[in-house]
Amino acid sequence: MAEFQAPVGTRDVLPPESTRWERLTALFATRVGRAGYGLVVSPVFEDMGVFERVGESTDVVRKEMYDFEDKGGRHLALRPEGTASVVRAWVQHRPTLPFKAWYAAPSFRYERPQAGRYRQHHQLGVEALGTEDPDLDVEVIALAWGLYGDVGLAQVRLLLNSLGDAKCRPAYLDALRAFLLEHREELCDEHKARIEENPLRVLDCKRASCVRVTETAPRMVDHLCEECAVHFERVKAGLEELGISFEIAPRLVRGLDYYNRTTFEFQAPALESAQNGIGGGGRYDGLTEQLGGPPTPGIGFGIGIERVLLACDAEGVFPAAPAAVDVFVVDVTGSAALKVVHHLREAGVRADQAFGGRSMKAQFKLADRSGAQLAVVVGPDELERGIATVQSLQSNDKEEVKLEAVVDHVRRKLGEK
RNA sequence: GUGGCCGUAGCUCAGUUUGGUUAGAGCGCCAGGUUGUGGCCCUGGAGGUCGGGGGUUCAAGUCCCCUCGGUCACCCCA
Repeated sequence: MAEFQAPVGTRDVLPPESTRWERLTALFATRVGRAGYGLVVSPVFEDMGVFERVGESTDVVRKEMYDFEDKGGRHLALRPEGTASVVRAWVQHRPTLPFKAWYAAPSFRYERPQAGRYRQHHQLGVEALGTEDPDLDVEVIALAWGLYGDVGLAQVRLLLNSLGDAKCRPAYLDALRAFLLEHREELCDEHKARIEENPLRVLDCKRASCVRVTETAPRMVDHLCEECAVHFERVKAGLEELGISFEIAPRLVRGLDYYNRTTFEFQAPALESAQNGIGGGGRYDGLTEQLGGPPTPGIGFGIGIERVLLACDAEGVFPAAPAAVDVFVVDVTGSAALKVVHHLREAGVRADQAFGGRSMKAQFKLADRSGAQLAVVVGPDELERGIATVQSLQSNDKEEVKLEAVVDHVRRKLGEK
C-alpha cells in the first residue's frame, strides 16, 4: 500500500483508460462546436453563495457541498455542478445573447463514494441562454443524445417531464401540498418535514413509503398552463421529428431547484449499479435573476463522464485504445536514434525509441509493444554504410535505405496502408 | 451520516477456519537461451513494513482491540 493515496472519493485516470477520456471529450467538443457552442472555462470554486442561491432546499447544497474557508476568510465551495458557475459568469460579463456555451470540468460533492459516485467527478455539459424557443430544448437534448450515439451506447433511455413555470406551478404546488398533507403519516421522516418547504422534493424520494404515496399524487403535466403545455408539446414534437425516443416521467423533478418547464434525464439500463443516470438537465428560466442578472431564459445539461464510461463497459462498447506509434527506431550503436526519431516526429510521424542502451533483443521487444508497424534498425553495419534497415514488424520484410532518405521512405510506407 | 464485505508482490489472488522453520502461484517486469531481431517456448532473477498501531502468546499473515483505506448499499445525484 502506497504511503499516499488519492483522497477519498477521487481517483487517478491513467493510460490506457485515459484514452477514452480524451476521445470522449474530443467527440463532445466536435459535436457541440458544430452547433455553435463555445468553450467556457470557469473557476473550480465559487463563493458559497452562488450555489446556496440556486439550491437552498436541495441535498446537493444542504449536505453535499464541498466547502471551505480560505486564508482571506472567504467562504468558498468547490462547484457541485456546472450550471451555476456558467450562469454566474454570464451575469458577470453579459456576453451577447444567445449565449451558447459548453464545458468539460470536474464537479465535487462531499458524499460517501460508491459505484459510479465520486467526490470528484467530471461532467461534459452545455448551457444555452437567451431564448425560450422549445426548438432550443430539442437542440440541447439532441446534443446529449448524439454523444451517447457517438460512443456506441445502444440502450439509453430519455426521461422527459415539464415542471411548469411561475404562472402554473404555484397552483400545482398547492394541490400537491394538500395531497401530501393528507398522506403525511405515510411519508418517510425526512419528507414529512419537507412538504411545506418544497413538496416537489417528495416526488424525488426513492423510499418505498414515499413512492407509494406519490404514485397517485397530482401530476404537474396535468396542471400546465396554456403556454407551458404548448411548449411541452412542441418539445415532444421536435424530439419525434428528430427520431429521438423518450418516455414521459411525471415525477422527474431533478435534484436542483432552479428547473422549470422541460426537465430530462438519461439513464443507462445496462448499468446494474444504483447509479444509472448518465446525464440530465433542464430549463432554468429564472436562474439569472437569482444570481443578480436580468431575466433571461436558459437551458442546459450535464453528462457524467465516469458514468458514461461505466455504461460503455456494461454494453461492451468504446474500449480503451493503448497509445501507439507508427515507427520504432532500434539503434544498437547509440548514435543514430535520437536524430532519426526527431526527424520522423518533425515530419509528423509518430515515432519512439528505447532509452538506456538496451540490447537489440530488448529494443525489439519494446518495438513490438509500442504498436509500431515499422522498425528502423541501425546497427554497426548500417552506421558504417550510412544506411538503415526498415523492417515491417508484421511481415518482417526488410529494405535498406540511406539514412538521409529514411523519413521519406517511412512516410511512403505508412501512406501505403 | 449509517450499515455489510474486503485489505498478502506492479496486477489477480492462495495461505487466515485448526497460530509453528527462510510467505506462495499465475500474469507482468528484467536477463539469458539466440554475439543483429520482437511476438511462441524454455531457464533464471528482481520485487513483500502480509494497510497501520497496540495487545495476547515461547511463537501472529493467522487470535483480540483500535485506526486508516477500498468496495457495495441506503439517502441523493453525474
